[in-house]
Amino acid sequence: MTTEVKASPEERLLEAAAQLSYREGVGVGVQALCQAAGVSKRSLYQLFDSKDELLAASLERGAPAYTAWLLPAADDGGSPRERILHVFDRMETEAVAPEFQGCRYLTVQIELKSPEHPASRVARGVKQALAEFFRAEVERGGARDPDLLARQLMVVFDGASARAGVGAEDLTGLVSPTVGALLDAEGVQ
Amino acid sequence: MTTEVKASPEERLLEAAAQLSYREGVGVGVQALCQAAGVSKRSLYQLFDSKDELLAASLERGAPAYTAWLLPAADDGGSPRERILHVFDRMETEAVAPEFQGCRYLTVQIELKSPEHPASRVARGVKQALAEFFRAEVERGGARDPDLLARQLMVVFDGASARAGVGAEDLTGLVSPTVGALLDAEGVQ
DNA sequence: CGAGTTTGAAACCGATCGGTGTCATGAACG
DNA sequence: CGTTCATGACACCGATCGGTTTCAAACTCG
Repeated sequence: MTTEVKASPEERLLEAAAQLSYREGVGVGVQALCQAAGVSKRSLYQLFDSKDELLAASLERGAPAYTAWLLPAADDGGSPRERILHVFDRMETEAVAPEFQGCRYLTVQIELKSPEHPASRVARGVKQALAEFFRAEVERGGARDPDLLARQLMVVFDGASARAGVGAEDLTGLVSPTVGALLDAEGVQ
Repeated sequence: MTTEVKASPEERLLEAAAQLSYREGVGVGVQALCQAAGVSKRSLYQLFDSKDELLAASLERGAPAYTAWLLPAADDGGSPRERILHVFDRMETEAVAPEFQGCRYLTVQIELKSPEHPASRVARGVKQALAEFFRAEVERGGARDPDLLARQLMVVFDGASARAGVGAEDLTGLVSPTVGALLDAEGVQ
């Protein structure tokens, strides 16, 4: 009935790479990836140039869905404040899951160290898109210093998700007042 | 002249572990650690039970110096606001170094995933100490909700240092206004 | 049916992993 | 001087690393 078994080797590899590299870190072995995907190494290296490229491709594949889920609809008619808070609500929602380990696009960059790694480039792009969303919204909301406020929101986003990810923080009652205070300070409605 | 050569194998190992695990990640090999320390693997496993324990010990060894450097003197006579901003000034200072990769006590927890890892435990303790400093200072400063404000400051600390660490953010002009806005919102002088 | 392509299973490559064994050098100390 | 102990050098262990190769089963399509 479902398409579980029918997924192509490429899709299964991308999915396995996304899950395992998040759960266990980017150091997962290709053998573990292949086993989880039910695909041979032979096929992996036929579809991707290297493990690094597979990792990058798995991040890239998930990015549109993640962004669409995180951001409000482009035309939802909400105020900038509502639209910004929507993003943080989503982050708070995913952070309550026991398997949450923080924003994968941040952790990947931290684990890989090198900004040149293909997966680091993808992750950076996803973060930049979020920063640009914040920047556009706060400008629309009349922030006195839109650049500053957008950067502040990114700091809160990454800081809160990282601390929740390592189990240092329960986000309950934390994110919304923090974002609210920063929006208030910048005069955003 | 200097005591460089005279450092004990244990000290050299702790130092090498601190530097290499930060620069390259916790996945560094014991061979690389031994080579950097000028110590044989034989001696490593005589002094430490495992690579994990060496890693934890290296974090623990550096913690007092880091905390002393990060926090203001207990009796510096500054206001809570000044003492809190001192911490963020220090973080901003270390973040300008080109080799900065973010707060090592956060990155270690992210890389290790498991909270049970001995090095994760040490890192968590360092973070808790900082959180308690914030909590005491904001309470002294008359914050309306000291717990909330202390958690907010931790989020800003970790978020700002993580983003600077992955090269996503130049902290210039960002941290001080952010902390200031949060202190203002909570009525801290 | 037969030819060609895709795929997985698995052996294999050299390198490295964390960790242990042996042995010789070398300083410390009686 | 002789003994002891710390240490480094180095081979070695089984396992795994990323990546390649071989081979046969299974599939597609004429």
